[in-house]
Amino acid sequence: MALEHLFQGSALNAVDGKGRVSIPAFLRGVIERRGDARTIVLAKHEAFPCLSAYDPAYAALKHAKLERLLEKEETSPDAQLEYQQRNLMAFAATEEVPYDSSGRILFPPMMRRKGEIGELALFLGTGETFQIWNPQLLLDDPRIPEDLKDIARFRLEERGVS
Amino acid sequence: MALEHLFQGSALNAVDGKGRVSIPAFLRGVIERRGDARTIVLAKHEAFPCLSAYDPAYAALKHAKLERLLEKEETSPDAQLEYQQRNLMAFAATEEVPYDSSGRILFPPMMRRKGEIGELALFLGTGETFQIWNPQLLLDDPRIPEDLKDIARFRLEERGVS
DNA sequence: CGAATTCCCATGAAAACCCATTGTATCCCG
DNA sequence: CGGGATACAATGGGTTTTCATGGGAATTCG
Repeated sequence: MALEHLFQGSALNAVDGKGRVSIPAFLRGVIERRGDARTIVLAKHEAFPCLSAYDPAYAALKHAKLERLLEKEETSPDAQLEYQQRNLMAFAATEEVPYDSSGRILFPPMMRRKGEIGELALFLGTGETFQIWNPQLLLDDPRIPEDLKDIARFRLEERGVS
Repeated sequence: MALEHLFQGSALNAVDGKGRVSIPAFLRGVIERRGDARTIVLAKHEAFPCLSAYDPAYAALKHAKLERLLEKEETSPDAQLEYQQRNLMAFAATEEVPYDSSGRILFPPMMRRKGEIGELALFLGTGETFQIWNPQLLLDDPRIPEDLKDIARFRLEERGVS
């Protein structure tokens, strides 16, 4: 799993009244270099109160990895069950949304609720994937390093939000 | 992690009104020999009041190393969390900026603030990476060897700055 | 028909691009 | 060895393009 192009950087974008958000251009660049889709996949993050996002090419890679894992292990009932569970999470519990020519998606209501995203969406590159946060939830989470919170605060200031 | 080409040397360049700075040519040479990107990655230095900078190839290497570490360790909750935190710091808390045909970047405001860079940027090669300093902060730091400060003073004099 | 959704265009700010100038180090040829 | 010509680096300025975002028209669906 050595991906050539990695998601990096941060941005704070507005969610408008219609539920539209611009995917930052630097993230779109990575998506389009990894494959030719203009689409992102959204999922609830396993550990943090935010969303995890990636491109369809990465979803395929993840699936292949799961498959290999299953074939390698002897097919004990436990391994079978775990595979089924993870596969469900990886595919049923995600939503794929295309972005338009101006780089915006229409935020799916279910995901928006799961990520508790309000009028501001904080995008954070994390290498293979990226995350979408309600900035306030990030500031409130004790597990997030202070230096990263500084960045979130800076992005908020930039927009004139206290 | 034995990189063939290393960053070395020093230079003092101006940041203009638009926030542009020339990356010294001798550093660009190393970047382009390591990979074919014309891009640098900026991060806050962990210990000093300056910025740490490197090329995307080095960032990818660092990432691969993290990944391998995770797969080796048993996936205890603690290890998982630390992995998440380090990934966030390595990718969300950094910015990737391309330099143009004349070798200049547009200094991202957030990083400029984090590094407290004013109108002068002091570049210092440090092998695998290089650093960008506000020269005054380097002179004021008691942890910096006097010989290195002499170099900074020389670069300042060269420009006619007291 | 009404509500929501998709499409299309408008705009202001910021970023990328292009061209010009200057200084300095290098080279080459007399 | 000198001196002019050359190449490249750093920097300044103006112009074009892209980005994020808002609003409205057209279209679909119940």
